[in-house]
Amino acid sequence: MDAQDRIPMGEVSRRSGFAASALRYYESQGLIRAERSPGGQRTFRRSVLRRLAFIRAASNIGLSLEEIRAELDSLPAERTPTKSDWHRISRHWRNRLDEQMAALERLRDGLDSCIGCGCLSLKHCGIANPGDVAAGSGEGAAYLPRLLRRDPLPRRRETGPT
Amino acid sequence: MDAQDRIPMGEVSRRSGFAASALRYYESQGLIRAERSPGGQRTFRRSVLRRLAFIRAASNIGLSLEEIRAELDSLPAERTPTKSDWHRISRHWRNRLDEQMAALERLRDGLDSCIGCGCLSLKHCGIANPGDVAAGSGEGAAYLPRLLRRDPLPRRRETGPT
DNA sequence: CCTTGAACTCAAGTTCACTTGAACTTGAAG
DNA sequence: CTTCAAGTTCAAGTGAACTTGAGTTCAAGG
Repeated sequence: MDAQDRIPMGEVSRRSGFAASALRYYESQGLIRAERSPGGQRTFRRSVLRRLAFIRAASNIGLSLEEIRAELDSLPAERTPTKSDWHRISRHWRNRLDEQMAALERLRDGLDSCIGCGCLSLKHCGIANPGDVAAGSGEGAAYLPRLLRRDPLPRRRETGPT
Repeated sequence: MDAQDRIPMGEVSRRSGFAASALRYYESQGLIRAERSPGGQRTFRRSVLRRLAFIRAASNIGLSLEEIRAELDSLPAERTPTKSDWHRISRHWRNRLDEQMAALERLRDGLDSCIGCGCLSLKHCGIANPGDVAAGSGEGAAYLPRLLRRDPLPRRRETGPT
């Protein structure tokens, strides 16, 4: 109602943990919305904080921004999400995690079965050459989910929190 | 010994499943070596195929090329790796996988504990805000291993296999 | 009014692991 | 000798998710 509860950039950045540049980027990508002050500066509604928490969580689960955007769009309008919204989504996320864990398990089992042999033969080793997908094509299959990554989450700076 | 068992680019590409451009790239990064024919074309030793299998496997485990390079350098010279080399390395890889699985498990447990509450509060939700690292700093911690990724492994083309 | 700090825009840069394109050469077959 | 696939180099492009920099303006305090 009252224009009073609009939150300015800096505060949203501080409270959400996202750098201001990230917030601007999310806005440009349609993940969040902002109104403008007469002078052209962004003002956010309180609900953006919940939205940002959602984004953070989803991205921790491993969803791309594009997927996150789609999922946010599936939450009707600017309404506070209900329990059933949340159930639907968390089921989805849980599947994601389960798939990833299963892929890692397959990989680990393949590795274990390789440890004895010292092999790593192009044609036989299940880990150099996991046949899951496209295994029919004669030579090296070379496909695997690839849901791995190592870096400790990118550098966060600018107006962001200390 | 004899110059006979040098393998040309196209064959290595076909047999390893790596695109020629990838092989050139790996050479430029010091992951593999190649001699040159009088005319300047690359010729590889048979051992490069084993090396490439290693690279494929390691990258499936989730190591960066930089880490792979380091690990390859730890295999003495151009000698065929012994069983104990392989044991050392596979232990390392297994740890990697175990860490990743553990991180996913923590994430999933956090998600499960969240499902009931429909929360996703910035300050309390363990999944929007997993406190593992840097949890001391008042507001949003915002750190998590981030060993996830979704894309089905990049496009492979050029002289690569069909 | 002046200063300072926070915000603004827009373009360009970053990282990783390659790929693509342009322009040219090699090598084997016919 | 001609032809053509396969090879060469080097620079630039790709995509994701932001960050950085330059140059400018806003908002609040003194």
